Amino acid sequence: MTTVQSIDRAFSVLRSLTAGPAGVTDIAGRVHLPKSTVSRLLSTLEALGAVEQVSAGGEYRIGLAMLELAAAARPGRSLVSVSRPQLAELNRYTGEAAGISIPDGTEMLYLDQLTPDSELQVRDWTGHRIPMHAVPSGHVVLANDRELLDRMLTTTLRPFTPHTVVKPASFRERMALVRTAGWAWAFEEFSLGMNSVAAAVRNDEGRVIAALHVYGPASRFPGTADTDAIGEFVVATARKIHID
Amino acid sequence: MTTVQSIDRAFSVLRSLTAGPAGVTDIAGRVHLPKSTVSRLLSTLEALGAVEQVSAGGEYRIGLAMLELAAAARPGRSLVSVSRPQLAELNRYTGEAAGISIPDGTEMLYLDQLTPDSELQVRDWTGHRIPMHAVPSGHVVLANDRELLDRMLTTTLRPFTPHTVVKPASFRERMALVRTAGWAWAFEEFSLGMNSVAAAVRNDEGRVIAALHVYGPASRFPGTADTDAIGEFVVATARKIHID
DNA sequence: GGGATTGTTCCACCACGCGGAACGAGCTGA
DNA sequence: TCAGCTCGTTCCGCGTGGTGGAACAATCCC
Repeated sequence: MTTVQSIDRAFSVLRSLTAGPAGVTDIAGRVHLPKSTVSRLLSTLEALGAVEQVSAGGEYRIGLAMLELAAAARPGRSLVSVSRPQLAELNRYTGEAAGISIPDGTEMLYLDQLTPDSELQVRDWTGHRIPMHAVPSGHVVLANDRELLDRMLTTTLRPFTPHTVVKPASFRERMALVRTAGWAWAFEEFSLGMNSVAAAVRNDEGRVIAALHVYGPASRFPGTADTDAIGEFVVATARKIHID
Repeated sequence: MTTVQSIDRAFSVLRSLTAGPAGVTDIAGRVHLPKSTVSRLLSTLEALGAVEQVSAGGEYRIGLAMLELAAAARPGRSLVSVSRPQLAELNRYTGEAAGISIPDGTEMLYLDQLTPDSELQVRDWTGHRIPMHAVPSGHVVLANDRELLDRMLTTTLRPFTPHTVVKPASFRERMALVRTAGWAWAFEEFSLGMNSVAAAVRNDEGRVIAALHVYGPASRFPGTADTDAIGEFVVATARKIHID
């Protein structure tokens, strides 16, 4: 399995641009390549529409051609469109942001998010990956995939906050609880000041293919509300999504 | 401005996959390259997550890494998330599908679509490009960009249906009407059996950066409804979107 | 079971990408 | 205003890395 160097490098450049627009020299530094090489790669990517210059001779950013390509990704786009009514339902019921994510390796890839109008906004994680052990969306996947859980626990789990569960024994107990409940709550385990709850989305064969989640500032979510009831509601909502 | 051959080819392969999953030989035929070359390109793209094999030794499709990259595209993602409430508003008012698109060259790139639950669904154009002259979204852009309109009219406009307006003189008259009204209706001009209305989304400086549109089957949309009133509503809704 | 698919690997050739250096445009501060 | 930065792009000779025909192995289907 041999790979093509220049394509590899081109994607390094593209990935470096997800952090925000940047100039040639800046990018060259980030990806550890000579700036002449980066300039050539960027020219090529620009001709393809994969990147665009914000102003002539200026910074580069991700281009619109990527949207066209991404629209063809599965189960990405199809899940996003069919799950939107359910995200809205979660918005109405909880008053907080709701999102959908899919497992990819040992991470969750966040596909879409619906945020109700509110003064105190939470950030949009769309397009980002987060390790499964740190978020409830990941928990509902791991709880239903023994093999993946075992593989994950052979590595050292990185703590994101003091509340992240990283001890293998505790983590297994946690997953057992999630398996019976169907939903997973996490209180400031990934990010301080943020609480979240998730449930699994299954396909017709019963396999977990995605996760629905709701999250909000710890200051008001879940507040005095019944966490079990919210959990059950997310489970019921996730069950309404049918795909493939 | 010299470009890198292999990157060029890699994107040809990726674009060919937007039509749907395909095997190595199939792709090689579409992009006119030896299958050994295509196989190598695909291996590289797979290692990067840009494509994935649906089953070992089987067909390839666009991978999830593209979603990550696309999420960083601007104004793509930001427009999608801020415009969603307005798409929902158009859904409620008209009962039909609503979408948002942005100008790119002489085409409109469709970014997002919200479709109300209904038996008779219209297709989702998200991720596709359509020439400006054929769709009302494009008309509201052209009506506000004299230079682009002139450039567009130096080329021969392709008719998509018998109703597509392609004669330069008629097209200019049309644009003048759109400019004064603020909205554009098109009756089966792009696709037979489909009617559509659009209005421009402007940034703080007054430049047109996107278009909102509503469309539905000609059999029921707009039906006996007041087309002027619908047009005004789309204009008013588009005005609620603020960006950059 | 055999003929025709498929995708992957091999390998010798040489085109093509590489990257250091030179160039020119654009800022900044003296 | 001009020197002295730093920016992005272009040049060009070197040599590596990509190429693609052919051989291979696995799978499919009359």
